[in-house]
Amino acid sequence: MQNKSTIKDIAKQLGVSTSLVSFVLNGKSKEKRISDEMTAKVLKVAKKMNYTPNYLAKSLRHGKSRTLGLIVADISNPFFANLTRHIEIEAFKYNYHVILGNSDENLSKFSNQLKVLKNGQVDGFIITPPHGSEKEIIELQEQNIPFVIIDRIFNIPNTHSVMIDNHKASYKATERLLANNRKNIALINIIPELIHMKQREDGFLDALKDNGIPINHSIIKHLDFSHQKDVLMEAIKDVIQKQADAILFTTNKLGLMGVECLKELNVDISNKMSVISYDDPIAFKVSYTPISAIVQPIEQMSKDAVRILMNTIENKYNGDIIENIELDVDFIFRASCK
Amino acid sequence: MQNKSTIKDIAKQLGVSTSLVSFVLNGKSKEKRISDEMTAKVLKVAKKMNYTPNYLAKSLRHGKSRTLGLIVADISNPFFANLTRHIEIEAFKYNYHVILGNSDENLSKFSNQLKVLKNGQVDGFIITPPHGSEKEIIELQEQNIPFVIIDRIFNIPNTHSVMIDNHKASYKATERLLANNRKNIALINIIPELIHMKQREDGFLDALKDNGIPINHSIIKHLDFSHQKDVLMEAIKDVIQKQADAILFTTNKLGLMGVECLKELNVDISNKMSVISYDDPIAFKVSYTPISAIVQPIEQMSKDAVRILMNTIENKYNGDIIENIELDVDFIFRASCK
DNA sequence: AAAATTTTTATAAACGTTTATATGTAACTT
DNA sequence: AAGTTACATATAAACGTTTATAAAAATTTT
Repeated sequence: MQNKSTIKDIAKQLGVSTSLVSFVLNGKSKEKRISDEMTAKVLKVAKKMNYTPNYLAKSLRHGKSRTLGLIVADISNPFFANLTRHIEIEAFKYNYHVILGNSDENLSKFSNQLKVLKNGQVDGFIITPPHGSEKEIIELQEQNIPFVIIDRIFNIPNTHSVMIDNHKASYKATERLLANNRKNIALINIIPELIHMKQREDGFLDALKDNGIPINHSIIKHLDFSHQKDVLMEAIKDVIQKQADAILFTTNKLGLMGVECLKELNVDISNKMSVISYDDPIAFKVSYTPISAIVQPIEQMSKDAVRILMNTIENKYNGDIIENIELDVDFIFRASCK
Repeated sequence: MQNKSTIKDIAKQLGVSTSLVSFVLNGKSKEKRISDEMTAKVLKVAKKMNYTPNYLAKSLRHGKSRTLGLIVADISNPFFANLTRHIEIEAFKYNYHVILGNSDENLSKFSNQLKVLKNGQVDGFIITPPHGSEKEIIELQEQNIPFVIIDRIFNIPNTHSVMIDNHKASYKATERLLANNRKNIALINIIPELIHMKQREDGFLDALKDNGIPINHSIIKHLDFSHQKDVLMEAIKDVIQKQADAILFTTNKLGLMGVECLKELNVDISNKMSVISYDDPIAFKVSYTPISAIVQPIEQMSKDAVRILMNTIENKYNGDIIENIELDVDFIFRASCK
């Protein structure tokens, strides 16, 4: 009962050519001087047959799919879930669809996702490239495929990007902890090979330096991506043992698990330990001690990323404008930073 | 610098026909008895030209896009974010991509998303249809478009579905609260027009009935979708005032906001008020009192949904098998149910 | 009434594939 | 040497559109 009617069916039904039907259906009746009667007839039959165009055929013909590929690290991470949400909303405004891929911060997955989406399926990409994906990015450039990097930075010239000012965010967060009279602040980070994670660390370090605080390297931790709780637990126990009186977590995942650990260890967050973390998952608000948050302007990031991508796809930059957007974060200081 | 090479380019380069190239590239050399030399030559040139097939063209030709449409209520809801994640993983195993849409529980958005994806872009759908979308679903059936309903139930015959046993889940959760000696349990629900929400309510009511507890309708609340905090706050204040000693929240959003409210009201969750909620967002674990959770088997749901959709797309059911999967939930009883 | 112009519609090629069918050799039978 | 078979490759149509170009019909001009 596939009543997939095509332009051909309509044409046959009316005994006219497919081009006529196509013109009418694309609102080119005037331009192509199709008679009003004919126009009306075509529209009527199209409606009766419940015609809807086949987008694959359109895309093939036009070389445009009106679909963008969004490759994030992990959509189940609330930060990326929100990002995806807003990107979808923005894309919709441009009449674009979003096709989704998860990289899991894994180079080969990322590369594969790119590869299969590159060919026709997608007009461009918004990506959070994993560590080591320089080659893939350069390939995108060479192949002239529009793309925008979001959330992170890569030292590759001529790439559009949208992210926050990570250095400043960490700097300010750290200053706040210092202002609260914390003297021995721990940093819990993932691998600083990802440049934006390095920036988050550098902002922290610079704030300490600028305030004349000696840096205690033994309470600066680098965890791998696996996010195993026992590893984090060890790190936290260690910084506690080393008299840390505050912790800055550089991702929401670290922050969430970290709070879990602190809770298990019965740490008195408000008094004995200040805590601030990147991102603001709901958990921070209802935590046993509410956790302070470094809040990324996700909506704005999404808007910028989609706008830039659309401009690139429509070739509005003529190849000589590169947009590198760096946004400021907001802070929500809760009981964890009193 | 678009080096989008096609099968034609390869053919021209070698002075052979496109069909030959196509055969080789599709691994049909043996079957089509292409000589080994020729095969080698084609592969070499293809590699040199960095050939990758255009999927649009493939799709158009095959009438299959190897893409599925996933329309959820709201991807930023952790339940749906997780669902999406796992569906993407499963789809990938079948070599399928996921194109994403959010309905916001809004009929016209949902309808629009369906409409634009229907035509070629997608081989089938996994959907969480909003209230009132019966017409759209029946249309899908009439148009013979493969789809699976996930998370919720619609009284439309011959539709595949994957969901949890909501009645049983609520029933058991309620029994647990009763076992904890709670006598006056409140239910905070959204509109019971969504059948699965009705089931969550009925399970609760039946558990009370079966245990000889009179039903106190004044502490059964129905909130609209807007999820405004002040509305929920009022409801919670009211049930507290009416001496409720436990609350069952029927969605994670209600539960999350509810916990926020309870915290603001300084309610002693462990002792004076038991709390259990559907779903298990991370916040429940780190909440000031950890909240008990009714945990949906998201991974299994995703697996089943994708499997059923694939079977339907590949016409394995011959139209005479309908799968209605109803899974059991898990419970995680935390301090909120002592 | 023929020519020119305008209006309306049709033809055909193209987008990049796949695939049924056809064709042209070479090798083997008889 | 003619017929058959096997092998290797080519032709052409198709998927559903769009669009440049051609053509036919109607109208106006000369």
